[in-house]
Amino acid sequence: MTRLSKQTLDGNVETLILAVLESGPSYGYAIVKELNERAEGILQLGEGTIYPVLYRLEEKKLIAARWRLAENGRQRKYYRLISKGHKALATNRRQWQMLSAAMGKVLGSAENLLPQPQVKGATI
Amino acid sequence: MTRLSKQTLDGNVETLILAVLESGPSYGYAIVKELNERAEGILQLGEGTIYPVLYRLEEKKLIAARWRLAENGRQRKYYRLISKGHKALATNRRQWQMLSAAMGKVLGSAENLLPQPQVKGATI
DNA sequence: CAACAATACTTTACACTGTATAGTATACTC
DNA sequence: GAGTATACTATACAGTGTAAAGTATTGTTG
Repeated sequence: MTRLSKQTLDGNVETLILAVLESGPSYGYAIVKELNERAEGILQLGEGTIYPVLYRLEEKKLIAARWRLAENGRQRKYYRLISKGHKALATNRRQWQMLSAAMGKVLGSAENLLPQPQVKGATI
Repeated sequence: MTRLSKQTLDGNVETLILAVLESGPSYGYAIVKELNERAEGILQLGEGTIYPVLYRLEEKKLIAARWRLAENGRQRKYYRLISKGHKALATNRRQWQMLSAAMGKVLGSAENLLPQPQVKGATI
């Protein structure tokens, strides 16, 4: 099973994280697990991927963090969506729909794409 | 009408170009026009976007270029898909389907994403 | 109880890709 | 003959996913 390449995924990991946080606060390690589980066989994100993205989302004020002692006695850094993050998620969803539409239109059918019809067997 | 941001588009412009070239050779200026037309209101690529991408595709041996005198007397640089490019396009299509699936699973429904149920009103 | 795996976060650095910008030159149109 | 559309070149930048190496703590297993 081929994995999703960086280029394909580019720009979407942030959105995926925001989407996970939409349903409630969570922490880095759990977010990775969650994403990999929900899209099993497709997504295989590592921790090295998620943490730097979380930091950037925090810098951009889309999410906020708070340390908290979990039931099992460990310290976890919980992230939650804040107002700017909600807006960003909404925007990103719209952008995703637009991209889907565009990709569908171009990738979908592949006839009549050229202004000038090609001469059969012509060496160009 | 909001435009597609770089982040959303990231990794897909190459695929879009390959898809256009799939139906026959074309040149930079025409490819831009074609893409913007086919996804009108969504894509608004500039020439500054397309040319550097074409150069990179050429470096990566996915496409090949040949200068050619057009009917109107102008010199145009025609690009065509070569074998490595066909394979890349096939791969990218598959990647796109995978991404669609993954985004759908995560963005689509937003319940039960958390391992631990949230306490109502809890300040985390 | 020692050893190992799983959990959990930090920091740094890199490569890839879209894109803006500025520049050059030719054909077409009014 | 002036302006617009066509057409390509070259450079440089910023954002984003991701690998890598490191530090601790908790749980498990022999």
